[in-house]
Amino acid sequence: MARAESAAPPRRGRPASTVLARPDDEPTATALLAAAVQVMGANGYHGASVRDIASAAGTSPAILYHHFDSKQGLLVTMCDRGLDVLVRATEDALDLAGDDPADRLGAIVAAHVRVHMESQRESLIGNSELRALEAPGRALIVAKRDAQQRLFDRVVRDGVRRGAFTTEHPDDAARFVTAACTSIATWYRPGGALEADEIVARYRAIALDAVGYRR
Amino acid sequence: MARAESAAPPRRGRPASTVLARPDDEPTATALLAAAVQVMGANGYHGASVRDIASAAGTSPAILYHHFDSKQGLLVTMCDRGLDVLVRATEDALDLAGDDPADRLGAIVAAHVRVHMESQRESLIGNSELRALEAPGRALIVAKRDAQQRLFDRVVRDGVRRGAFTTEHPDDAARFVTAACTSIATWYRPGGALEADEIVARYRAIALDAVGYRR
DNA sequence: GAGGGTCTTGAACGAGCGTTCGACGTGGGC
DNA sequence: GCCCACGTCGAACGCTCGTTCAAGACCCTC
Repeated sequence: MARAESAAPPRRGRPASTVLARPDDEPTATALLAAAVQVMGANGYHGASVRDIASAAGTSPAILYHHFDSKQGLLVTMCDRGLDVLVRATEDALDLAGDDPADRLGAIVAAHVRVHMESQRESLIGNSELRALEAPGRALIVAKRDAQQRLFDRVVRDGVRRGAFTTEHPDDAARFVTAACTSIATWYRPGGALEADEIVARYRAIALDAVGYRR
Repeated sequence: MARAESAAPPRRGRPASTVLARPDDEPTATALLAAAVQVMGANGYHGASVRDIASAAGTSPAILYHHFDSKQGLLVTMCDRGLDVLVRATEDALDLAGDDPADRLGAIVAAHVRVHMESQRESLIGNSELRALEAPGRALIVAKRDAQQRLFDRVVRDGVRRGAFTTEHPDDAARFVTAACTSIATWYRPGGALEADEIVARYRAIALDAVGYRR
């Protein structure tokens, strides 16, 4: 077998970046994760073949089974790590926010929106491929997603209790907001008409309106 | 081949209902559409095999190609008709609504929410299987979806222009609202804690808050 | 009763699927 | 210098995929 370049390993220099990678991952596992994000994000779990993913990672299909249990195991790893990133970002934003309810909601909305813009494909997979998850892994992922929703529920309820938000349905309003912010991943394109910061600012303002915050 | 019952044709009595069916469709085409809604709604386009769909419809796989061009053609038909139902319901609601901006937005939100609750699987497919659509049909579907979004844009802009809504970003708020209402299809279960009417009422109220309507 | 169009069928096609396996190259420990 | 463990590979496994096809069942028309 002859390749175009002689010395360099073929996978070097490939674009293999994803927020899902962790420092102690082996390079090939990282490349597979990044490739799976690309291919599954574009075609969905069932629409992405192991050969597609391996090819995008610059390796052979067989290597996937050295680093993961199966294609399903790869999906679970992706969803699990993706939700960790999201929950972590939201919790960090809440820790840094002050005591004002509007500031707190604004902070977690901004964090949620930013993750869904910056890790667009990872977010898409985490939201639309839940149905492709099989029994053991599924419960884990659903639990983490519920935890993220409960963060929002708590902040909105707290704001209502303290009189800052006037919505009559705190939990529904919280779900309303998270769903709207999550959907950004379906349409956002870097370099579009609006700067990312501007989108964050607008969604923060609309979210505050949605919970009945009076400016 | 022997079947359990002797006289009745096997497909009679099967649950084959979908809002996508039209009066002049042949019964088998209707059954295939209903089955495709069930199977694709549960597993996605790539996760639903032609054999699965045919089996759910009580027919053979080959029959699909007598009533549709291909599996892809079936998907296009489903998405096309599903969006027709949605746009039609929204336009009808607007026609029946009065002149008051809050009434108008409330009416289209209620219609949008109701369609996504009552035709849950059809809506899920229309929203999450856009990426499985291939070139010729895709543009048609995207155009219809954009038309639905523009209905909301217009109502919100109109309300802002007339001073009823105070949001500073009408188009973003409109997209915020449609995304939140669309997502109902992902979690709503008939017979859940909330009555459908109650969900509609709450989402209408939150949507009005989101565009800055002052009660 | 014969003829023809429509609807339906089981069987088969080649292609691609997820997964497994045995062999190969390589680099650090003895 | 030997060796083993590890990451990697091409090739192949059995299976399912979307699709086609020739033939049968049905029903309306003459």
